[in-house]
Amino acid sequence: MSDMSSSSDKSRLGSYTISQLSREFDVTPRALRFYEDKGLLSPGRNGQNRVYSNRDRARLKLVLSGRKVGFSLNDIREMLDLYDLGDNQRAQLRATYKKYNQQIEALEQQRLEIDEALKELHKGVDWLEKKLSRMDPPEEDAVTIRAYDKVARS
Amino acid sequence: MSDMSSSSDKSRLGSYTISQLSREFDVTPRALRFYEDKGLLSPGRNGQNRVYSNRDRARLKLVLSGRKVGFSLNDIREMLDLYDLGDNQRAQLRATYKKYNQQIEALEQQRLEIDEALKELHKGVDWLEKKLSRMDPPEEDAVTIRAYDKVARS
DNA sequence: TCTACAGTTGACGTTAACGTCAACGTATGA
DNA sequence: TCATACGTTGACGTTAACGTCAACTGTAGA
Repeated sequence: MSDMSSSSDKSRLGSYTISQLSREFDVTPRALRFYEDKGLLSPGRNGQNRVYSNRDRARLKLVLSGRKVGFSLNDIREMLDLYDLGDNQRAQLRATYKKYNQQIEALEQQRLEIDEALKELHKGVDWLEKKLSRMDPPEEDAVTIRAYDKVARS
Repeated sequence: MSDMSSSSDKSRLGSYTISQLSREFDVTPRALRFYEDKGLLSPGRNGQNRVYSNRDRARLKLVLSGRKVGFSLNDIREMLDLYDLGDNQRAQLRATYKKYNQQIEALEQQRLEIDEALKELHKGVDWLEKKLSRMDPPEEDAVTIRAYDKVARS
């Protein structure tokens, strides 16, 4: 006479099943298990089923936002581990701060390389355009051209 | 009394051993064999040893410049294959032209994603800096600080 | 009791471009 | 003849982040 949300939802507030969480954040259950394997998450169990707490949910958020900015799961785990140690807040923040700056450098480097490649590609495209414009008209237009020819000759 | 360059170089002009080519372009012999496996190169043989012609060398150049701008070996092979067909120059050029433009689009897309990530990272860094600046001074300086204290008090 | 549905644990598959052996052949100069 | 250098062909290893399958287990409703 008290516990019922809709049909088969025994979940107390602040606890989630794997499919609930995967739906909410649009990741597959497989991914959640994978993160657990890698030590990024460690949900509790109800029998053999995983039970995710609000803390797990928060960590998952961090994981996903980390991925978004290009951190590897390993990077993310390292940062997460620091926060689990709990002591020396300042050292944790500085470590994370360092990682962020390193990631910024890495991405900026990548951008430079992309820009280099783009330059080369544009040169190539220019060259190709010139080459193409110097060649005889495309075959697809051959019929059309002969048609014009006919008209012009008449 | 006529054929000798330095010590053991039987190579006629315009033909190269695998190590000659790998040194010249700073790629490993393994890479050259790999390219061959993938159909990008097809050097001749002298016995069981590979002999690269000037044409092979030219193709290798194309391969490496392709890699530089981010084409996959598959992309490169496709373009190279076109040129091997030999006929219909124009169609070849247009196909290559298309590939180039696609690659440009792909790289520009990547750059956008990197820029997005960089934005987020900068936000994170700003937040971390504020957090850090609000915290008590770093422990490493504790001694220094107490020293200053002493001086100031005297 | 049968059927659905949700969840679990392995374990192999995927992709790209080589790296890294292992085991062997060949030519050459001292 | 031995060592040395260069070359060859397999074939498995590497990296990341999961996808995909197979084979079960457990529960709840009709």
